[in-house]
Amino acid sequence: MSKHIGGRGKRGYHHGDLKNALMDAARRLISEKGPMGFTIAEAARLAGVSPSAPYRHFRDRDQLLEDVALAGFIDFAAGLEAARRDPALTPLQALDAVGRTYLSFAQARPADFSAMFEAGVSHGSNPALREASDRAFAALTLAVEAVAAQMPLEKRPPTLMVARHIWALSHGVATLFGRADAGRRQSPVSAEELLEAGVGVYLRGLGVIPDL
Amino acid sequence: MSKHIGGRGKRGYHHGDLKNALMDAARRLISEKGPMGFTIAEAARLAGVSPSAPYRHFRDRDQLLEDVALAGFIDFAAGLEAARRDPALTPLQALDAVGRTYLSFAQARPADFSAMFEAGVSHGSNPALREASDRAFAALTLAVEAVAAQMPLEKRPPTLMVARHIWALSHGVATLFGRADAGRRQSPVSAEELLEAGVGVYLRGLGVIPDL
DNA sequence: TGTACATCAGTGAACGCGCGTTCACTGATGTAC
DNA sequence: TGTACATCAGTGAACGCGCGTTCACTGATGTAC
Repeated sequence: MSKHIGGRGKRGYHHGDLKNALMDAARRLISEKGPMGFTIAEAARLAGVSPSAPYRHFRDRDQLLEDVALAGFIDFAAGLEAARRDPALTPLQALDAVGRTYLSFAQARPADFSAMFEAGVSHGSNPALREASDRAFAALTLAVEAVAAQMPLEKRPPTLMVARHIWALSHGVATLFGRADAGRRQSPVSAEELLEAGVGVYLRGLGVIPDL
Repeated sequence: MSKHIGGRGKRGYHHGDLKNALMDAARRLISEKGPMGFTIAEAARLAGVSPSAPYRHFRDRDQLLEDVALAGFIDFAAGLEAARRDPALTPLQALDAVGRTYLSFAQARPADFSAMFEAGVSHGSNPALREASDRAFAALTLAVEAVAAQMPLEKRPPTLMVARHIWALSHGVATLFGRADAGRRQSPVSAEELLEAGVGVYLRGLGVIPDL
């Protein structure tokens, strides 16, 4: 594990990409000590920079955290959207892919996930944050819509409700079973299998998948 | 809002119930500022006591947090268990009651919930914590088992998997839609209705509830 | 009922520490001519 | 290509602050006789 983050070997007076280096440092600290366990001073130290340098790029500590959450939501939304619109997949497969993307994001980027959902960042006051978060939910909703569109009109379930259910299930699986780092409750089946099975049962309940 | 917590008007040199007063103060601070946002010093101030007094009752700051999580899990488990075993309810109704208890706990005691699930308290290292958490999950599993027991043997689903699904769904609904305090995404239907509908669809998918 | 004493649960002063943030500064980089 | 200058992105010293924790202490309470 290298001491500094974002250093491309030598560097002079100017860092070159300090903003990203600080966000990476924050991610590292957050995933090690929790959302509230990072400090600007320590992030600066990790980036190999003086404690006042971060203030060129972030108003204050809270803004750094908010920016991590925002960057997280943007990538999250992009990932879900890409999974949803993959032309090689049937609507049902796409919905599963969206679920797997949800889980792999939580696993691969625990700090972002934590900043997004657990740090108490009020995404009400930050329009960019809300917009990115809305895009993520919209991707999931569209995936649900595509599945519902295959059903006869009179049997179609309310899309928004179904999207909320699948989102909640994905989120629950991700937070309870999907993160290796903490002393999480582990399960013999992987989070991915668990979620896929759950969504399968749920969709059968809607009549999307025929009964056995 | 009173300044002091746990004061029954006058008090002399001895507080009388400082341990609980400190835990209540911690709860208040946690629900206001997040799991990492409380300090022992401020909790002591809230309880109207000197900053060194807490050390008569807690080894350190982390132990106070852990004790809040533990007390939370104990009450949580007791609540779920009570809902499950209510003799007035059918197995299906009992399962719904368990879900509602899950949500109402998250809503009524956000600080405990946060300490239990979001504070990074490793319930692996604390046997009491793990045991209480296991009891909570066991209550949910038993509720599922009672429902499954009504089905013909060959159609019964794997209980543990079903319990995990319902737990994840409940947890997801609770964290995403169930807490009013933060700038949460709100929904036209209540969290309770959302969860009940979700569990209903899911159980129909299992064949527990007949199709429409 | 009274007295002596042990124990319990507080006090308050003190400490060292790391944090967030500010400020005047300076080295590096980019641009106009 | 060279020079002057503006701007950018760092430095480093300094500040005030509140925290966690310790320590010797003391007031209140409980118990034995």
